[in-house]
Amino acid sequence: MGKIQRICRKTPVFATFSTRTFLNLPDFSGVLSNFGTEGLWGRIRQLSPLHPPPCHPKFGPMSKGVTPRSHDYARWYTDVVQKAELADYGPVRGTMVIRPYGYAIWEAIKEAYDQRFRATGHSNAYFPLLIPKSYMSREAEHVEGFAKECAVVTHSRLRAADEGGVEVDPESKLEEELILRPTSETVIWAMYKQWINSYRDLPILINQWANIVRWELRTRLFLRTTEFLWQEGHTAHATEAEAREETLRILNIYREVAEQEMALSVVAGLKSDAEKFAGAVETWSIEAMMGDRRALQAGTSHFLGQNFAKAFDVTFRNEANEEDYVWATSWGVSTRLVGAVVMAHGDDKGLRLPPRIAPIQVVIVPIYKDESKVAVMEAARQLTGSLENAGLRVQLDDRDTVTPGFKFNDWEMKGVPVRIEIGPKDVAAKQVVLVRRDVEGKSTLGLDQVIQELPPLLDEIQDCLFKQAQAFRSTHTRQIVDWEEFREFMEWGGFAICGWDGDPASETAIKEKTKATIRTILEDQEPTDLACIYSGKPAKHTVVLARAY
RNA sequence: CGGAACGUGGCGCAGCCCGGUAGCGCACUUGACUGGGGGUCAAGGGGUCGCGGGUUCAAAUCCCGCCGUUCCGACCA
Repeated sequence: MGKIQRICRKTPVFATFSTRTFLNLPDFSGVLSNFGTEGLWGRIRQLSPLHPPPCHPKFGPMSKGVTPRSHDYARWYTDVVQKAELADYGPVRGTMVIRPYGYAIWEAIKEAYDQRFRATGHSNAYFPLLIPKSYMSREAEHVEGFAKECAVVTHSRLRAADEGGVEVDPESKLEEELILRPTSETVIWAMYKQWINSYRDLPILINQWANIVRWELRTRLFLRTTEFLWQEGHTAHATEAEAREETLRILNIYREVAEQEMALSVVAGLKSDAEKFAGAVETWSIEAMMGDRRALQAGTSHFLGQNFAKAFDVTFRNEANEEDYVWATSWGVSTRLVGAVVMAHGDDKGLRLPPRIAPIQVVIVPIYKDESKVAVMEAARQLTGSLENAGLRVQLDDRDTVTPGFKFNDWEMKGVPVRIEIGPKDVAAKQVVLVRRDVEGKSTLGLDQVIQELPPLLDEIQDCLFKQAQAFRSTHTRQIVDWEEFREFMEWGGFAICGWDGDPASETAIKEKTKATIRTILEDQEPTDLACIYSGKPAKHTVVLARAY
């Protein structure tokens, strides 16, 4: 019996989810049939090899200055991130400047998570960036995971150099060197030791939004940078059951926001020992499929057991007046999610943003000649105002220095879900031209209907992007029992559902031979008659295998 | 940390072999015409050719050293 069922029995809160819904397991039949629009579905069905389909020739094959996705996916990604003004490279290798538009997307994602954390009883706090080096030796396993990528602070000041400029002042060498946090477990648990004495002090449910530093060798904007922004939750509990419940509650929030706000289709499950966080007993994650069919870990939730409590000697008196170690969890999502949204939804024309996290949901492009400018701008301003009053994030593009055609491409690059064009003909006919970013084609709409029609249209776009992502993942997910077929499938890319004998040696061999890793163990799928994809021995687990970022 | 390539106006590049006035596209500025899918024409501004040394009457170009960046492999969210 899988772990979730065990927990469900002890903790009624999970009884409300079916395990299938909870884990969002691949469902090979459901996604297709409940997708309503037949014409659109026809188009999605043909997706290959990349999702979404290449742009319609009528609208131009691709965007200027952006490498087509099918040609070079990695370059396409970098081009789009920069062209859409999400981020730029910082002066130090591996660092990134998140530009206002990219940061606005992150803020929307952040807000969606923050609300849910608060709603489930968590509070935000802030712990220091600098950590004494000695803290890293307290938890051996955890150190092993991060030691290789810790930036170390050794001195406290500079001085003027003889040749001009500055140099490190050797006099200022620190007695104890400091590290820049690669994650905050150690500082936080040092504090929890001081705060926790009794079961009455528990649980502690703290989250922090912070920057962290991991000295990465190979970096990519958003996906892996030396410094990045994230959220790290750290909770302390009196019982194992409570901590386990917390781990899954958060995992569920991660899945929910990914699906509902970011329109990502994810698989949730347990990590293998090789892939789990070094200090954890269990690591759970959500895995999303990117447009090149590779997996991206989009959030992790760790059940830490009593590992950190023991390392930092955090004990408490329970209700029976016995001394016990505290049970713990930690969990995080990062700015990597912005990259996930780009890679999951983008096309050759640029970004496609789900309305709920789009900084601008509707852009209005006025079209005029000198003599019609006043009337058109007046109508455009009125429309902008009333959409703002309706609570939509709307922008009137009144730039007079670029042509309408340029604006169309510009906003498509930036992924704005809906564009409204309004010109002299439209003003005369009391209508507007409406263009969706998620599907091709233009339509017209009566000016007086816009306010009423737009909110449901945004919902529909949100839903359509999610359905496209689901269909894409479903199409590229396959149950495989034959090794050769598996090898070929991994060359092509996608999620393979396979048996695994549970042996780390098999896992390593699979990785060496195919570059695929166990993305997640499907905890509630009993591999009764499955054999291990590699060894052929009876499978202990059903796993999702894929190449990953 | 191994393998490959590249450093020339803000960005992308040519010039380098065969040394001799630093060029092209985009972007930028001004003006006119334009404006329903990345406009046209005209006139402009902007570069110690990554850094240091050497060879030479003369170096972006040849030689040596250094620095930096990007791409591909081992580590990671």
